[in-house]
Amino acid sequence: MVQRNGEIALQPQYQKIKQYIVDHVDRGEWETGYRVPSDNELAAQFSVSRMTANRAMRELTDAGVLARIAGVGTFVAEHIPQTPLFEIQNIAVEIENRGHQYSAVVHSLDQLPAPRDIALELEVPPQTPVFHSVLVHLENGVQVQLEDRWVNAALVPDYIKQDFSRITPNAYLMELVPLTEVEHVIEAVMPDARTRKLLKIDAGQPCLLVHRRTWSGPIVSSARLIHPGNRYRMGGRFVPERRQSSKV
Amino acid sequence: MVQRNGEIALQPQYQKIKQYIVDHVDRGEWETGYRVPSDNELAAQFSVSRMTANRAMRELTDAGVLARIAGVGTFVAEHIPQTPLFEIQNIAVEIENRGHQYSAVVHSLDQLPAPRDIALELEVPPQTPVFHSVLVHLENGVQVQLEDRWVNAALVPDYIKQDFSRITPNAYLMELVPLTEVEHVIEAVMPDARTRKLLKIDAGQPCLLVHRRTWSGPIVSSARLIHPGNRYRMGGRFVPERRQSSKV
DNA sequence: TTACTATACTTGTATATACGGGTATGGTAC
DNA sequence: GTACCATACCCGTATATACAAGTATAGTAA
Repeated sequence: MVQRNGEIALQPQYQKIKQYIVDHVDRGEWETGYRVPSDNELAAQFSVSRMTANRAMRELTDAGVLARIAGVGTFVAEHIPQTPLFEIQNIAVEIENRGHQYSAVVHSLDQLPAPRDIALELEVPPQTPVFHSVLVHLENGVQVQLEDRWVNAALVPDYIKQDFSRITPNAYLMELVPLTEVEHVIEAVMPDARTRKLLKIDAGQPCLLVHRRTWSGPIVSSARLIHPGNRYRMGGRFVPERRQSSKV
Repeated sequence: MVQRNGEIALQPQYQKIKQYIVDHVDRGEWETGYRVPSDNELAAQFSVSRMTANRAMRELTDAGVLARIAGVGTFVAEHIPQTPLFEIQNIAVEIENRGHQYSAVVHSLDQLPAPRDIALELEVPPQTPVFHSVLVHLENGVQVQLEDRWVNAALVPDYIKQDFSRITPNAYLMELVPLTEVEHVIEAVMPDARTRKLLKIDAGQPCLLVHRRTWSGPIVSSARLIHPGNRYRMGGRFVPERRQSSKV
C-alpha cells in the first residue's frame, strides 16, 4: 500500500512526519510557541511533496498539537495537560502500588463457538472459536472489579491454559501481542443479579461498566469491566505516578 | 481563497460534502450502517476531484461520523456521544466540528462564600469568595451537557463578568490561566430532579457524571459535567457489519 | 519620516494522476 | 456443486502542480 522505494515503509510518510514533530514536542525541544518548519521545509527534509507534509501538519493541528496561521507559520500549541485517558494499566500493579494485596478468583474459563453478539464485537464470523473468562479482582480480599472477557482464540491459542489467579488476562495479552488500538466505552448501568452476587453489592445502585476492546491488527479481546461503587478516577493530585514495566 | 468559478463559494468544497453527509445522517435518512456514496461517486456528484471527496470522507471518519473499510466502502458509524467526557479544548468547537450548531444557556452565575463541601474541593478555607455557574450546552438545540462549576474567585476575578453563552467557561479559564494538572472522576449517578429537568431526561435511568478539577498551581476550578444518555466512547472505532461468506 | 509597493514567503484549497492492496462477484474449469 | 481466478470496484497513500489569500519585510516614492 505504501509504495516507498527501497526499504519497506512500515508507516506512511505523513505518519513519519507527525511522529517527528510530536517527538520533538514531547522531548521539550520544541516548546509552546516554537515555530515548526513550514510545509515546504518539511517536504524538502523528508523528500516528500508538500501535500504530504501538509497533511501531517493539518492533522496535528486538528489534534490540538499545533496551531497554524495562514501566511505566518505553524507553531507548537499550548500544551494541555491531559491525563493519559485510560492507560492500559494492570489492576494488580495498581493495587500493589497502593500497598494492598491483590488476588483474583477465576469463576469460569471456557472455549466455545462465538455467540452472535460476541462475534460482532470481535469482528469474526459467528461460531468462530473464542475463549470466555469471568473473574473477580480483589483488593485486600474485597471485590473491586468483575472482568468478563472474550478473546479471539485464533490469535491467542494458549489463553485457556493460563492460571489467571497468577497473571491477569490483561497482562498476559499485553506481553503476548503488541496492542495497536484500544477502545473504551464507559457506561452507567444497573447491575444484574449475577453481577451483584459476584461483587457482593446491593441492588438499586448504579455501577460503572467499562467496555474495553483491544486491537492488535484484528481485534484481540473484548472485556466488560464492572466496578462496584460508582467512581472511577483518572489523574488528579492524589494519584501516585505509575510508570513501571508490565509485570504480573 | 476558494477559486470556484462562477458564484462565490462561502465554504470549501470538502466542507460542502461533509455538510451534505452530516445533514443526511442528522435527518435520519442515512442510519447507522448505511453505505454512503464512494469517493468517486461523491466526486462525480459534486464535480470535484476524488481527493477532495476523500478529504471530506476522511475527516468525517476521524470525527467518528463514518467508518471506512478499504475495498468495501464507507458507512455511517454508530452514534455514541464521544466528546464532552474530557473536554480537551472546547465543547463548542467539537460540536461545530461535527457540522452541528452549538449553543449554551446560562442558568445561573453568582458569587458567594464557599460552602463547606465546595471549600474542601477547591482546597480553600470555608467562606472564601467563589463563583458558581450553571449552564447547559446544546447541540442542535438538544441538551448534551449540564455544567455545574465552582471557581476560585481570587484566581479568576473576572469570571463573573463573562458571557458564557459566547465563550465556554472552560475555554475562558484555559486562555486565562495555564493549566498544570487535571483530575477526572467518572461517576455513575441517578440524576436528581433539577438535572432531569434541565437536561430533559426521564427518571430511572443512570447518568454519567464527570467531575473535573483543574489546577494551575492551586485549584482553579471544580466542575460537574452531567451527560444525558449513559454511554461515552473514547478511541476505538465503529466497524460496520460485513457480509459473511456464503456459508449458511 | 511616512506611506506605499513589490516581493517573498506562508498556509488553504483543489486538481489530475498514479499505484498498492483489500474485497466482492461472476465466470470458468474441475 | 466446488474450487479457483479474472475483474471491477473500493479505500489509502503519494505526487506535481496550481492558484487564492494572508503576512512580513525590504525598498522606494512622497
